[in-house]
Amino acid sequence: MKTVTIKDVAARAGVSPKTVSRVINGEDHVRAEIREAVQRVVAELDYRPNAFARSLSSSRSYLLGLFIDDPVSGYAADVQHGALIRCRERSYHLVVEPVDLSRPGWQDHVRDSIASLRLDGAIIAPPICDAPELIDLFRQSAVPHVLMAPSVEPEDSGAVRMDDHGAAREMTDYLICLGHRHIAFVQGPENHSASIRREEGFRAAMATAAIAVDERFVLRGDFSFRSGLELGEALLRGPDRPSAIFACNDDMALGLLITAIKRDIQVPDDLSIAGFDDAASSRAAWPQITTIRQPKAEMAAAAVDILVDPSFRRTIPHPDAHLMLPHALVVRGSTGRCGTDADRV
Amino acid sequence: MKTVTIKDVAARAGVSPKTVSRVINGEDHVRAEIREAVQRVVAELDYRPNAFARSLSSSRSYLLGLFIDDPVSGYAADVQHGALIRCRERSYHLVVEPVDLSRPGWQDHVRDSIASLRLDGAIIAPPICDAPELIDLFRQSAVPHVLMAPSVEPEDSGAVRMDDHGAAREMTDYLICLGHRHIAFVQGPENHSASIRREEGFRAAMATAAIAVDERFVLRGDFSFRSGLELGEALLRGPDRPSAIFACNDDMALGLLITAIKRDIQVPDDLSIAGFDDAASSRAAWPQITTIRQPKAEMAAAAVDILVDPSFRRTIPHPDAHLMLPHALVVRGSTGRCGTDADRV
DNA sequence: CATGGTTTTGACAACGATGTCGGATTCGCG
DNA sequence: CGCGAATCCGACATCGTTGTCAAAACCATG
Repeated sequence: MKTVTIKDVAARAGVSPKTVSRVINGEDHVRAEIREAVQRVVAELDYRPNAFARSLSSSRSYLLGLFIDDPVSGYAADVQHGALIRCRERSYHLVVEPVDLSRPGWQDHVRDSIASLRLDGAIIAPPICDAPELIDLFRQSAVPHVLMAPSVEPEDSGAVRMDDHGAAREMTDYLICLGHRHIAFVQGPENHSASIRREEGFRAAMATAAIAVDERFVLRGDFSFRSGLELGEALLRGPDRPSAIFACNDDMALGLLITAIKRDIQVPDDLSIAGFDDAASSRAAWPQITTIRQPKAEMAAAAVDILVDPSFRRTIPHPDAHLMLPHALVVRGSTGRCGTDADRV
Repeated sequence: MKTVTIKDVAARAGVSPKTVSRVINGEDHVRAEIREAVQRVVAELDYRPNAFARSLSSSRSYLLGLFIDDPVSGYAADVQHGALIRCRERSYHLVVEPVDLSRPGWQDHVRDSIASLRLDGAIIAPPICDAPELIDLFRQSAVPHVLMAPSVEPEDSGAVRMDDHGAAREMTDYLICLGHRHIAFVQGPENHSASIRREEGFRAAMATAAIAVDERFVLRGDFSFRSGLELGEALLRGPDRPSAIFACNDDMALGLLITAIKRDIQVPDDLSIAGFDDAASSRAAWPQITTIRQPKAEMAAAAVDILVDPSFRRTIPHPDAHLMLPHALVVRGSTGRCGTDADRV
C-alpha cells in the first residue's frame, strides 16, 4: 500500500514537485499544457495530498471547529450537518468539540484544539456563544470565529443569527389573530439569550395588541421534553388556564401537548400550543405542532462560508460577517381559533 | 501570539528537543529528575505539540473516522457522543464522515479521508457496515476498522454489537407473557441487518410458544416516524387487528402510538406497543414506550478502545476485537396485559 | 580500576508538502 | 532584431515533530 507523494507525480510528469503543488492548488502561472499533463498523472496515480504535510508547511489546517454545549441534541445534529456539508464542499474538515462550561478545566480542551490542531476557524453554537471567557480564548489566539445566535455581536467576531424577536412576535400575533387572549409563555433556560429575545418578542406583540401578560402564565423551563411535561401540569391543573401556550422550543411544546392529552384537554379545540425550532419533535405527535422554522443548517453553513472566505480572514472586523437568516412560521394542527372564550374573563 | 515549539522548551530546560519529545510521549529512559524539569517547563510555557508535525513525522494521525449513513438521526448523535468522549480520554480526535451509498462518487470522500487524513482507524455504523464495497476500501488501505452491529463479522474487521436476536426474543416473550397472541411485527428497511435479526428473534419466540405468525401483520417500514404513522393506519384500520405491535425501532413505534391515539384506541388497554432502541422518541409520548435499551454510546466507545489499543493494531485479526454488549428490556406504559381476547380468534 | 553492559542523551535525517526567490523562457513592441 | 517585462518553472529551505543510531554517562562486577 505505498502512498503516492507529490514527488512521484512530479517524476512521472517530468516536472518539479513545486509545479505539481501549483497545479493542485489551482495557482496561476502554469502553462495549460503542463497543467493538464500533471492533472492526468494525478488522476492516474490517484494522488491525494497529505493533509498534515500541507498544513505544516502552509500554516493553514483546513480544519474548522464546532464548539457546542450539548452535542446530543437535535439542534446540534442539524447544525453539525449543515456545517459538515458545507465544509465538504469547501474541502475543509470539521472537528466537533463538546464544551461543558460547568465542568472545571473546560478551557484546556479548547486551548488544545486551538494550539494543537491550529484550527483555521471556529463556529460557536448557543448558548456558549455568550460566554465571554470562551470567546476570549479565540480572540487571544487570533482564531477567526463565528457566533451562532449570540446575545451581543462583538466587532471582531462573526455572527449568524435569525430574528428571534420578530419570529416570536409573529407567532404571538398569529395566536392573537386566532382570538387568544390568555396566552401562556414558557421560557427557556436563563443562560440562553435567544430564549430571552423570544420572550421580548412575545411581550412586544402582547403590548401592541394591548393585552396584559398574565405573569402567572409565564414559566421557566429548560428546553427539555420533561420540563414541558412538568410545566404542563402546572399550567393545566386548574380551571383557570390559558387558551394558548407558546413555548420557547418544540421539545417543551411537545411535553405540554402530551400533558394536555393526558388530561383530556382537546388540542387545538380547547387549547392551542405553539413551539419554536421546527425540530423533529414538532412532527412527532398528533396534532403536529405549529412552530417557527429556524434555519439551523443554513446558519451553520453560512458560518462556514464566513470563516473560509479569505476576505474575512484578511480583515477582521469585517462588515459582511454579521448575517441574519430568514425564518418562517409553520402552521400545523396544534393551534386553532379560540373557542368560547366568554366563560373566561 | 508566538507559538511555542518543542525547541523553546528544550532550550529553556537545557536538554535536546528529542528528550522533550520523549517526556511528552511518556517514553522510558529519561531520568526522573530531567523528566520533571521538562514537565515543569512545559507547564510554564503552556506548550502544546503541533498535531500536524507530530503526525507527519510519526505516521500516526491520532484521528479516528466515524462513517455514518444519516448523521442527523438520534442514533447517530448517541454513537457520535460515545465515540467523542472516549476519543477525548485517549487524546484522539474524531472526524465524522457522512456516507450516502446511493449517491455515486461516495467512494471518493472515503478514499480522501483515508489517504489525505491518514486515519488511524475507522468506526463504521449501521447500515453501511454491511456494504462490502465500503469495507474493502479500508481493507485495501490497511486501515483498522470496527463495524457496529454488522450482519457478518469479517476476520480482519473488528466488530461491536448487541444481541438483536436475543433482545427481540425477550421482547416477544414478554408480550406473549402478557397474554398476547395476535402480535404484529414492523420490520425495518431491508438493508438493515439488525432489523432482520430482530425479526428472526421475534419469529423464534413465536415458534417456541407455538403461535403462528400472521403474515398480514408483518409489515415493512423504513425506521421513520412517518412510516410508523402509515403502517399504523394499515394495521389498525379494520376490526381484525393485532392486540400488540412490536416495531423494530422507537420512531416507528411512536408513529404507531400516535395513530392509535388518533383512532381512539386505548394504549395499553386495547393495544400494546413495543419499540426498540430506547431513543428519545420512546419517552416523547404518553404512555411512554416499552423498548429495548441498546448500548449505543457504549458500543461506540468500545469501538474506539479497540482501534486505539496497540495490540489490535499490531495483530489483525485479533481475538478480542469482537465484542457483544448487554442490552436491557425497558418496560414502560405502552404495553399491558391482553384484554378480553375472546372476541378475536 | 578496568571491563562490559545497561541506561540515558543528542545529532541528524526524515516526514510531505509549500514559501521564497532567482533563473529560464516567452512575449510585446519599437 | 533587440531588449525590457511578463510569465513560467525549479532549487532550496522550511514547517515542528519523531525515528534511527551512535555517543556519553552510568552501573555493577571481578
